[in-house]
Amino acid sequence: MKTRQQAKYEARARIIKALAHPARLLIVDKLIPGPRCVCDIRQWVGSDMSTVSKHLLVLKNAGIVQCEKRGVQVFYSLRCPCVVSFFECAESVMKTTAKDQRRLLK
Amino acid sequence: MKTRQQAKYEARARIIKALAHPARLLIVDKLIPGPRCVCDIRQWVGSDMSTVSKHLLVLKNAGIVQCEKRGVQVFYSLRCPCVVSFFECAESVMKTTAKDQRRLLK
DNA sequence: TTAATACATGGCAATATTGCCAAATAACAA
DNA sequence: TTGTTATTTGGCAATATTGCCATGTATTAA
Repeated sequence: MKTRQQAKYEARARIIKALAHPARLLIVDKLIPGPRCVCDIRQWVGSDMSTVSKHLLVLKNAGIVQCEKRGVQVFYSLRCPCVVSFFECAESVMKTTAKDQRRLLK
Repeated sequence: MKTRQQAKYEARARIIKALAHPARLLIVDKLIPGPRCVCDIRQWVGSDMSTVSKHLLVLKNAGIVQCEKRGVQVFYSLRCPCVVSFFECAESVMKTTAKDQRRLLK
């Protein structure tokens, strides 16, 4: 049996795990200005179409992006603008690490 | 050869990946009020001591926590308070998903 | 209808993560 | 010294993730 607490952290982890890949971070970052078709996204990532498609599925299953079919194309867009905060925090962690390393060298 | 862009997203992904586990999210969340020893953290997580220790190493390598030895014990603490924003965004994504699902039922 | 384009999916091998046990280490007490 | 407690590390099997190839599907054009 699972506690309420465990379920809470597992739900959060599912979402964060969906973001825990360089290609998916790139996709999310570049989707901030607005919706884009898979063919554009494929160019950004530079991998096989099937690989990109699976990354997009991971993001969609986590609720981070949504998609809409327009003719032959499928357009993906962000569902929560707050993902930007992930980037900001990651940068903050990296800066702190860099600062501490400089201090160690002195 | 790796582009600047790729390196940027890989660095971010390393940090986010370190958070992408329910046990590590629990640890981070509970460390917000202040430093705690590994024996306390072990109680929270409820796993084997060695498992907890490895989770802490993952967080430390990512620069998310730091540790300090006090006698026999080791105290871990958060290095960047901004990790709270991860939780807030994850909640936001979950709320949006729940809202959309309710709309689909109508 | 056939062909072409844009995506998605199934399968699979390579790789990474996870969590336990057992053993090692460090600090302090007796 | 020996013992005890707190934590880390090595090893390893189970599991999950990743990315390519081949194939399937949907839409539109000819």
